[in-house]
Amino acid sequence: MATFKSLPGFREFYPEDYAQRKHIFQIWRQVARRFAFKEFDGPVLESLELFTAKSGPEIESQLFCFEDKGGRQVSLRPELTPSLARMVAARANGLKRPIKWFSIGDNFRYERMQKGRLRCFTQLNVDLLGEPGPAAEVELIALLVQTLLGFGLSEEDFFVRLSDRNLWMLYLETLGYDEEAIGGILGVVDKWERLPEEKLLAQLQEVAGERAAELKAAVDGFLKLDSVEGIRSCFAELEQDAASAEALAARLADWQQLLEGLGAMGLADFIKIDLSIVRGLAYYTGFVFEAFDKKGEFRALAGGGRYDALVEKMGGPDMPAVGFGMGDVVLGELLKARGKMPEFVDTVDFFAVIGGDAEKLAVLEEVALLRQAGYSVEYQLKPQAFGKQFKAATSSGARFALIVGSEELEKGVVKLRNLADRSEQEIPRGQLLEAVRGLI
RNA sequence: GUGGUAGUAGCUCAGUUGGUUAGAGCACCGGAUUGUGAUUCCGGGGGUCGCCGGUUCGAGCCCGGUUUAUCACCCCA
Repeated sequence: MATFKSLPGFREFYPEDYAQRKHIFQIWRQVARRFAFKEFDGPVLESLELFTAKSGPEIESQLFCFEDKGGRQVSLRPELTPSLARMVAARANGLKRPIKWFSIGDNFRYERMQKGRLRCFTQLNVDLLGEPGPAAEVELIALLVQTLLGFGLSEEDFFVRLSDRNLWMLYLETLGYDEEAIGGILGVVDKWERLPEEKLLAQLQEVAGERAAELKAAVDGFLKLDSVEGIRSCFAELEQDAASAEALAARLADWQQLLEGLGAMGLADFIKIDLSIVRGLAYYTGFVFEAFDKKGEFRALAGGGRYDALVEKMGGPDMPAVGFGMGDVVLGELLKARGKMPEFVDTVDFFAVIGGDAEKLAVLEEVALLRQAGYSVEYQLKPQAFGKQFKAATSSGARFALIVGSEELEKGVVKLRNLADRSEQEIPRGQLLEAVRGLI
């Protein structure tokens, strides 16, 4: 039957689906604007190097990339951040700081589909650039939480896991690992709960050699920490030189400031310190965070963190930055599962009920006037019995029916019926617009 | 890229040990109905039973392959 199908992982939006899509976008925009972020967008198609430069050549297998007719290697964007970094870098000197931008756009990843993951999805991206301190994280995490609250979700439904790559660096440095080893260890930490113990040990052995077992115990202990005090006392048991003790004190002050800020906004209960979040291969440099549904049925709702080095890496000036992304797919699934996706009914203001061919022209005249004045008006395109037309009027959700049959035509009036309370009044033709103005 | 599960109408599904022309509900369209919305009644359109092959007198049903969807692994920016 259907010879042509949509491509795997690409959705079609029938009107009822599109209404839900619009709802999501609307809340996203609303909340972003409440936090005074400005909307922008980048190109959907970029040069392939933009993405391989940021994430390495391996990601090419996950990209929708091809050679264009001019022989350029190009790719549909898998994420917005590189474009953003370039745009900011290009005008860095002229932009007011902090730079607070958000974007809603389609992204493309050539991956095998599964629950919550498609090949084309829409993501809200929110980024705050130019602020090195945790005040930036406070704004972004607050915005993330308020967005989910804006959909009617509550503390029962979701929470935010908060972690810190800096803290990991400090910890592992104090244990005596160098930068390269730390990268490897964080890669393993990312899989900590998914891999069986033997495999964890085997992978740790690759970076830590014979210290693997000791390292594993240390990481296990570190992962259990869930308070600033706990972190402080964990470090207190280690031997630290003066420089790293100072760095730790500064970092704990950042934590304090971040948590106090969120607390002051009444959001403390949404935040859970969870150092298992390190966010894989990412370019993140400091605090990282992810939002999850509380029942653990879905993959992450949103994720983000600080990426202080990226803008410079993309050819810009030194530019601290924090950002997060929230996809429409998992969010939509969660909203439906929790009964927070409203049923949308497109309604019209008026439905014209037309007696016959003679009346039709008179009706079209009134319909045109109403539409020009901004009202939405529908009518049956083909002649039909009155009963049918009233049924159609009801199911259209119209508030009023405009009735013109032979009687009305003869008297030069339009009968206006309130479909809710079934009251009717006759309006002289030509006065309809004035009569209607007070009603809707 | 690897594996599990599934595929019958627009949707949800039934379909007996393999047996004549594949059904129901919902939805849609038309009529009863050119002067009033509910309910109802009557009728209609719709299907390559995912596709290809095999077994059989005979396949929606059994077997093989393939494809699509879905879930999980890998990955997750």
